[in-house]
Amino acid sequence: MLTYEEHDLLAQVAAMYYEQELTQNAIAAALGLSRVKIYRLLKQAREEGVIRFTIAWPLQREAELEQALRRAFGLREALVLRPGGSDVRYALARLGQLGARYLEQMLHDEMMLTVCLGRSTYEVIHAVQPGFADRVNVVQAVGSLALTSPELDSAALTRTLAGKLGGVAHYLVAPLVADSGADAEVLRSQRDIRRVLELARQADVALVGIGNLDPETSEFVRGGYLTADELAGIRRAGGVGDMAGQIFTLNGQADNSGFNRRVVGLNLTELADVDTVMAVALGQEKRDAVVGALRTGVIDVLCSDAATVQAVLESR
Amino acid sequence: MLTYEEHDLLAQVAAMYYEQELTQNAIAAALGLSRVKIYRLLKQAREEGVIRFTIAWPLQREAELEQALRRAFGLREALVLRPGGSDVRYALARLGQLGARYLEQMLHDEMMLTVCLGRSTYEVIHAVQPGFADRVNVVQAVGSLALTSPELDSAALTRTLAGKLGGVAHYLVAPLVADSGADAEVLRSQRDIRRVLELARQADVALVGIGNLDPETSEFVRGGYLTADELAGIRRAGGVGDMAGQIFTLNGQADNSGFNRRVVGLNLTELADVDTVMAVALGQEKRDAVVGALRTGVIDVLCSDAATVQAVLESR
DNA sequence: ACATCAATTGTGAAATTGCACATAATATAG
DNA sequence: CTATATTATGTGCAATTTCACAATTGATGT
Repeated sequence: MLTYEEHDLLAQVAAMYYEQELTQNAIAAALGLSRVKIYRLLKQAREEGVIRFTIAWPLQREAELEQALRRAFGLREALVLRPGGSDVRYALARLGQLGARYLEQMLHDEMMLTVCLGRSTYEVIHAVQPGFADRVNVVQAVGSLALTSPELDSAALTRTLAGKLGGVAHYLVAPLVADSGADAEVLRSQRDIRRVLELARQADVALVGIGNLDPETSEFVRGGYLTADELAGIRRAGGVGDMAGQIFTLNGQADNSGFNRRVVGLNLTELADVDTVMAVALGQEKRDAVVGALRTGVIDVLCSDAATVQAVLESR
Repeated sequence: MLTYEEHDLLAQVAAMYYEQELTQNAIAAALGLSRVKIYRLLKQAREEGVIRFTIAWPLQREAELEQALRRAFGLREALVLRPGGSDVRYALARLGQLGARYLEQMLHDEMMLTVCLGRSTYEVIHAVQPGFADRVNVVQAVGSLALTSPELDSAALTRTLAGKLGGVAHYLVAPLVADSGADAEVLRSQRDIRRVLELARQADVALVGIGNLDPETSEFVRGGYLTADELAGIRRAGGVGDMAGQIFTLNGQADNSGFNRRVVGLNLTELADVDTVMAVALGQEKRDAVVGALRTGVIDVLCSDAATVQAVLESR
């Protein structure tokens, strides 16, 4: 952690370098420090986030696709990002920014948000700008998962978002997937977990990602919560995707293999009761997952890009 | 103006350079462009504001001084910045950031702000982050002045702030100081000016700076609106500072030399009627001006730094 | 007091960037 | 169609930045 004086120095050096565009030599001379020292302070300022780079992506939207999507699935709102020339990596960052702008519009003091896990959710949360609204609290909607990228887990996202919005983080201290439905029941009945789930149910806004059950990349399989065979079975039985760890079919029915009962978190019915459920998803490979997710009736606002939405609309 | 594709490219290059920390050569290779081209795109991205540098100054506040100040002058809120080691230039930037954070908290959709002129106001406005609230409109509270730095004029500030907040800018198309009180009356009676002043009176928040009547730097003298002798006379008669072009004494009484009547803009009484008047001032040389300003009873929220506030509290 | 380790600071050379100038491409007027 | 201006692109070199490594400082235990 930085002391006040360290923080102040880092900020000053960063201002001189990035805002005033002085050279490191000039800054060193002005402050009576060596040039290398300035280099190191700048490096530290970047690492500590004292200086942040904000990129204004062009966030044009596709009004016709948005309307078509709203009508096709009875959505309250659709946000469809116009494609950019940039590669997928940036498409997600841009989508996150678009989602964040929308989310920010909804924020007001003393609000309660609930978040799940995943890359898309991560991007939205990272694009949210702190500031205006006050004491926006965040509840973890689902248990934790030891992911390949730990910063994508729901607990990490809850912490990040609550920190940005100056609110309290409520953690759901449980694994995302219990060994059996009965075990999950036991977990859910614990005082602390029950309390947090109750808070999550009362949230004003839920932020969810949509996963497709790709056997290659599934974190459920990778983490040993499901065998490849079990996943294949679920897919044969019609499972096409998941939201908040809850698997559903192309028709938007909850999967009945028993997996969903092993998940500690809001189920689809509870999620549907949340005032505003905002889902974020990107990629044509998620077409069926997105269609199924939309048909569950859980989603109020979908945030996606033109290619994905086109695929979704054409698949019916 | 940038096209969508240009903007997208600038954003992508900026992301690769500043976020991913790739070299210009690596970016050039990845995008099939020359290195100089990347250099120029980066330059353009900075100029166009596609990439912005945000510095997180340490914004600790002095709670005791704040409380003392609130009590001494019956303020609704006081924001007192803890001093940093950096020079005055950055002190103002930091103060601006502190003021901006407070201002942002107050924003809500369809709000109406009104702004005056000056360096402090400029810094606050430049630190405001766009985003959350929508259609926040901005009215110019006082006429324009040909300042040494044109970007500090009330019209420029009105434009900048309205642009950031996605609202409409209402310009007061008049000089700040008319040649006589009668002339000012004529200006104020013009349809367009009357309309804008009426809007300004109804603003939810007014942002004002506090000027001291320093004969060396006074923009009134420099611009020829007052002779050095007239200013000296006003000072002998007790004038210690101005807000929104309105001069007041150490006791907080409006100056009665006739200058105030020549100003086209909200007067002190009208300003006092605005719901929240936020004043920003920095520098011990402004001590008497700040004391007088506080005693006018116009100010609801004062934003300043520890050294200035200490001087103010000790001067009584 | 001295050895040992960690953290900080400085040196110099390689990598990267900035920019003046040259050149090519494109637009505009006659 | 040519002449001319305007704009965009590339080259080469100087300035700047980065970073590995060396030197120094400082803390800690013996």
